[in-house]
Amino acid sequence: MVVRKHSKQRDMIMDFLMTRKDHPTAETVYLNVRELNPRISLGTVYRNLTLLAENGEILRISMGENMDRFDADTSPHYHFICNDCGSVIDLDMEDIDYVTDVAAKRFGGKIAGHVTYFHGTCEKCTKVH
Amino acid sequence: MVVRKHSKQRDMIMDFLMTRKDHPTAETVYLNVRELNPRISLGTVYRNLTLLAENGEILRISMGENMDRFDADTSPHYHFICNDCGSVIDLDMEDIDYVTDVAAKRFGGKIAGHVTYFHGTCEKCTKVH
DNA sequence: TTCCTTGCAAATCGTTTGCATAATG
DNA sequence: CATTATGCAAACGATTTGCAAGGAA
Repeated sequence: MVVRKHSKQRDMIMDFLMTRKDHPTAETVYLNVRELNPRISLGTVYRNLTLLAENGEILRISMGENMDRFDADTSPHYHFICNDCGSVIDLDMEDIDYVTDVAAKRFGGKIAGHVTYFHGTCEKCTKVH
Repeated sequence: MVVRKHSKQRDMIMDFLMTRKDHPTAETVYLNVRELNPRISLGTVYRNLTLLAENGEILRISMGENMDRFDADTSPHYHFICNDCGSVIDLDMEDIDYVTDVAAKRFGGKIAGHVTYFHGTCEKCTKVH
């Protein structure tokens, strides 16, 4: 545990994240929390998101090119990112953690886990032509 | 195809990448190609790596925090990154492309593919105590 | 000659950090 | 009181880009 003292800012960030299922970016968090506390700084938002992620209270989602996103839902699940609109969506799918065993078969080291995300066109975007 | 004209710089970059199986970063490519052509610039290296990747001639590997790596081996395969030494290693493993179907089962949009990489401790690092 | 590519340096951009001050335990 | 957290602004680091000059078709 890295958090030592309480902070109103951190609480607001956590509270905001729990209301969202769309994996907002640090900037989105900043813009929204600023509505409640106009004095909060972007640096504080970044510091707290990093802290919360290190404590396992939230998830930091890094997908190549785009900026990082944050998720208050820390239960194991997979994400989908839409190539068209960029939205990140939770997938309701069976666990595929066994791919770690598949990978370990002919590997000398120790595999701790895997990072997987899916991409394509989301439902909304398939309906736009 | 985006490449229109030939360039010695691009050839050198491609040639260098083909000699390496360790997925070098743009900077590593730069440092090495500079031995042959001391006038080459980092910008040119980035421009050509991006171009080659867009043309599908090489692979750009993005793994969260670390900087991008490049791979001349474009055949489908999976990567492992060592948490300790940071090296990126090709995995000799069965195809797991069917995870895309697993993900698609209860999803409204269209899944085009997935990004997966594994992490843990490589063979070398497990032997260091 | 056309126009793509290069070298150079400056610009981007998401994210991190140093510092003096405020807030917490 | 001892320390952590904040706001602000400056710093970072990987990558991109504008521009004038060089090179390929």
